[in-house]
Amino acid sequence: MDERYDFKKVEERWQQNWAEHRTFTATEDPSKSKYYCLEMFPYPSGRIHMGHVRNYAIGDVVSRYKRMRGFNVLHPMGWDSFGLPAENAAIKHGIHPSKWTLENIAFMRDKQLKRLGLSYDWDREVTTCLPDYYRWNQWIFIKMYERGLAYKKLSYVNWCPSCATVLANEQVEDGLCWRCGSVVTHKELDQWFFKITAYAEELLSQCDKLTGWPERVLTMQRNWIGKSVGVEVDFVVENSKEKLTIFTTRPDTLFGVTFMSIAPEHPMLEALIKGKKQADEVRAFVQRVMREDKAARTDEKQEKEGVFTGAYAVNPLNNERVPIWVGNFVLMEYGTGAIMSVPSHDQRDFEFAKKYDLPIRVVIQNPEQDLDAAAMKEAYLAGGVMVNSGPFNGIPNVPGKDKVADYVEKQKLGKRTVNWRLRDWGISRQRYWGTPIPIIYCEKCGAVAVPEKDLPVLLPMDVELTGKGRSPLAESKSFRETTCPKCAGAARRETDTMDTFVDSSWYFLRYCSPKEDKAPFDKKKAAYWMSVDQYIGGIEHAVLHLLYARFFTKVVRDLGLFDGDEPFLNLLTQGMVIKDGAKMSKSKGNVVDPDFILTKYGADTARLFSLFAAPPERDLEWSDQGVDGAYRFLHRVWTIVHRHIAAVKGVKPAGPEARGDRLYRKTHLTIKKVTEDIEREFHFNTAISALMELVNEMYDYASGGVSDKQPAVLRSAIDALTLLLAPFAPHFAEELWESLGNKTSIAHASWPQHDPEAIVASEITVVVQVNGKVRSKLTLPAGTSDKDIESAALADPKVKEYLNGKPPKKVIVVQGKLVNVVV
RNA sequence: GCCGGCGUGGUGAAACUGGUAGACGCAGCGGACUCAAAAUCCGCCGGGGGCGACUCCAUGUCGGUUCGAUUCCGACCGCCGGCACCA
Repeated sequence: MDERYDFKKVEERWQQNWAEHRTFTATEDPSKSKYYCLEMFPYPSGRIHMGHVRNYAIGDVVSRYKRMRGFNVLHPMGWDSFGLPAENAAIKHGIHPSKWTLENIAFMRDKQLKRLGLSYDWDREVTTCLPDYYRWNQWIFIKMYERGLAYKKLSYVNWCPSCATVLANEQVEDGLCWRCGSVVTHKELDQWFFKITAYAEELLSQCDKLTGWPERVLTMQRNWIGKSVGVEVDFVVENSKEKLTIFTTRPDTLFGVTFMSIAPEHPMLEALIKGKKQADEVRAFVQRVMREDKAARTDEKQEKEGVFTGAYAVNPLNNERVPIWVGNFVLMEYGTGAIMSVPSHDQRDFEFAKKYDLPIRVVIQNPEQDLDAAAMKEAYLAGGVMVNSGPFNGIPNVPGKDKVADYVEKQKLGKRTVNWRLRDWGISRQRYWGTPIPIIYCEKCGAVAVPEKDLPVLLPMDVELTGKGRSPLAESKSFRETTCPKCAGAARRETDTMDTFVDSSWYFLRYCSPKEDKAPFDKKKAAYWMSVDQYIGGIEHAVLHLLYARFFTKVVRDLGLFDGDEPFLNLLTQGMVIKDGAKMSKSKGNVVDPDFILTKYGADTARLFSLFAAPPERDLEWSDQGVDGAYRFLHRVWTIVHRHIAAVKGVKPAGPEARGDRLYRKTHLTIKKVTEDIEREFHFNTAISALMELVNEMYDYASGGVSDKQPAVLRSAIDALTLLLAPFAPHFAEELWESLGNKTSIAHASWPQHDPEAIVASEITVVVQVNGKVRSKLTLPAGTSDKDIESAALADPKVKEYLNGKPPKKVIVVQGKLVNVVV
């Protein structure tokens, strides 16, 4: 009887076979088209979860499919292995972060990922916490430092008290730490930054070229970069030579300025209040505002508050004297930290003016109904004609913006400028488990980059991790104390480490030549493999990692190492794996452990289910019964193939002579459908359902007993089914492939092609509608002319009934498909 | 508030450029095999009405365009995500 499919034996056997034969080793070969398929590399937390399984299953189907299509496929895997959890484990369990991390990697690689049968070239494994990788972080840092793209500045930074480290703006979500959820405070620190703003314009404009990216990711990137075009205008402070510079996107409202507001941190504040009777009140206000944490400070619901400084400035357009206030809503980081306030045409200024009884003057007149400043309930934000604006009166405000800007520039009162929401990327972290920043501070020479020959600056292994006090590196005397590379005098090392997002900003380049020891990567090899043709990962990196990686790609391009602008041509953001309507998490207790599924059902079933249950970009609802269904399907395939294997072995697959056979036709329809579903949008769920239909057809076909021509048709169906299944259930397909008498791996077999003539049906079913509703169906020979279809439809008894002897009003014929009779 | 996405059976989902709504699977129901169960195989499976051939209603809601709308347009409702005191 039917032999049962023993997944455990089969999967182990093929995993071993692939390793022995180095089936997935990738080598540069200019004679072949390359395909670089990449999944976002994991943090070695200790165990993989279902999200990983899904991510890698998707990437593996793409890789295996492209390989069978004859592409030279690069499909690597590695470890984003610096980061805080390793340090926390060290504090909690007394195990060194290095040991903890490397043990996790070994376990996840050998006991988990390898069991999934993923077609990785493991020779290219990249581990970011090892010196042969992170030395190149340091090397790139130095190149950036030399070019002014890495710099140090004293600034207010986001501080997570729980992680005891600085966070980049991208790592603060709703005022909370992205990792631990603590309320982020701000702190003034001397920190290293990467000048990502130097690439703001390019990062924004090239979003348009990323046609292979989901629209929502591009929108998020555009929002994050946040370009705004406007004018800087200098207001001279009364009784002073100082100028207060403001930024505005509404130069058309310059004549409506009735006061100014500056940020509590503004550097001119002290000078403004000096000797004024308001000084103490202002200082108290500033102190109170600055004590508030980031979340409270930037909450829009926070009431707008302010205090008059006692100082005045002069509006250079109309020479009017306007009071200068300090406002809690004015941000020092954006623009110039000072704004002109036009309550008539800005809602915030309007509320502020109402609260403190400051004057309101209309300068843009509503064409619908004249505005009365005293009666206004809210600011007027729409367009209109400029009024109360001296020489600009009567000009529509939109062209007025340019006219005022021209005037400002001509009179040298200010200049056009662009402001970005994007800030430079703060990369200093006061933590141990990261790349040491390769800088030495010397009393005489200042900050000196570590010379290239001295790289890597090794992370010392003998530090104590307590989780308290200063950064562990700052406590390590042997690390801290060194000599100046310039003057050989006593010096100290920078003890901050780099944000771990630096590591993941260029790892895709490292995969091209992972053992290169003269440069971060081999230029020629990168030129062959890059860009990544398909990148796959979670949406949570839409801004963070993807923006940083784009930035780094442009930096290494400008360093002359790489000839491309963008790292990832196509991006697939897969949905989350959820269960009972919620993301799997320990706290919710709805986690399904991949190990359990692998043991109970095997890798092919786990892969098949996660690919079948939903298209990749959508969330996937985990269902235990659904997994059973995938398992059953594989057994069904096993059974039908083995029922006929004796009869078809050695039989030549059917060719064109079998056209017209119903299984032969279904086979070729399936080849077409599966191929198109993979090519178009990676809709693996419908590809798998097409395979299920083919199998159902095979059961039906074979149930009547095997006739003369059937073995060849069955053979071609079985061959196609096995090949089409190979990317989804690779171990299973290899085993069948071998049983069918093949001697080489199915991984490099050719993807089947459909015979267009085989899918042409001899008969067509034409739907007959009356007034758009289906009333009948006609079976007609293929190739029946529209005219004949029409007369057949009109002769249909159902149609006659509706026509009731009268001629039809109109008849629409859709070729070979449908007739609609309008009565 | 601005931007993006999504609303389809009991359920996960299909339906490619407007042309048979619900493919395929899960759950459920019925049958075959079995002493019995499991496994497997076969069949049914949106809702209402009718013995029946049939018929009416159904893709968040209300309109529009069209011979024909899940698909296009407009308004609204709901959910998810991003940005948000950015001057």
